[in-house]
Amino acid sequence: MRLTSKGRYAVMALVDLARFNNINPVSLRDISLRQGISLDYLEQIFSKLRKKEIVQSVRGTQGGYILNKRAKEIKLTNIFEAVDEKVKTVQCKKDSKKGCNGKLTKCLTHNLWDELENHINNFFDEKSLEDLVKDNNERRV
Amino acid sequence: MRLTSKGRYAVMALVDLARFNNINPVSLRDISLRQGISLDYLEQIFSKLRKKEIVQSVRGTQGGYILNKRAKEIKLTNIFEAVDEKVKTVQCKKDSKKGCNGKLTKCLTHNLWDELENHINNFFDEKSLEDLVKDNNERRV
DNA sequence: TATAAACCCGACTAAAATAGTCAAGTATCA
DNA sequence: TGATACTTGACTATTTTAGTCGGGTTTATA
Ligand code: FES
Ligand code: FES
Repeated sequence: MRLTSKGRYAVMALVDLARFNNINPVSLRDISLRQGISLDYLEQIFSKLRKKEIVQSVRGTQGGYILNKRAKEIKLTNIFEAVDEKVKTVQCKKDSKKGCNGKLTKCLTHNLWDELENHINNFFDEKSLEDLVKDNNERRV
Repeated sequence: MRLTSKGRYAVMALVDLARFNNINPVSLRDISLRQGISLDYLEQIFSKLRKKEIVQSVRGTQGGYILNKRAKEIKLTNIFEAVDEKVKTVQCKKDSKKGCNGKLTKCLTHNLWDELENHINNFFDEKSLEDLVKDNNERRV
């Protein structure tokens, strides 16, 4: 059970972005240098974030990205959804009547994994980008 | 962020085993048939469970496996640990001073992932095999 | 004592997922 | 007109996962 680097980087980059979120857009190049993430990879990630309207792009020189909502309103859930970092614990299709064993009843552990999935998603629902920025500022002091 | 089938199967097989845990050992062949898990794969899994003293093996005809502790004392944590299904959210080495970016400070999100890891592990620490068997019996009624 | 049921062990492999790279653009500012 | 930065899509190497396979050894029982 591991977090992928796509999700990890997406959040990391957005925290970086949120910290500079005053007037000027922040370029991916800067984020890449500060956070040590490949520029090409960041571009993939931000393309998705833009399509889900989490960030806005500003093209041309001095361009970059800015948040499209207030940091308070961006939850981890939204970020993860945008970059397809999904929590998947059950094996079966959730809406199907069939279990992961192919039988017509759900397997012995189905319910457990479902609980787990909720447990994890609760964590993501609660944390906002603002929380993360604050946490970081406090730690820095 | 997904659960692997090794962890999923390990728990599934143990729940099956725990339900029959009276006198006779349960053969992997039976579990394989009931739960639809490859026998060869089950053998790998039970080999690990045995080494971590979660189950005991009984060799020869009529052999199989029995629990090595009371179901109440076997937590999901123990099972997952036994089959190397580990929760890994941070990228960096935890004990190292270096961050995942190679720098000497931990990255902006390190603390967040650490919290997440704890959050997930809490869930695993609380659930015992007994809970799972009970849950299943209740649902069956 | 032969046979079959079951555990035991290590090596191997196909498929999937991950973590990127690369190439060829377009928009905008100075 | 150059430089900076976003945009897009295809491609690929690596790693992880989810098994398979082939050979054992042990033990109950007929
Ligand atoms: S995980 Fe849903 S039926 Fe097994
Ligand atoms: S995850 Fe630990 S430093 Fe980034």
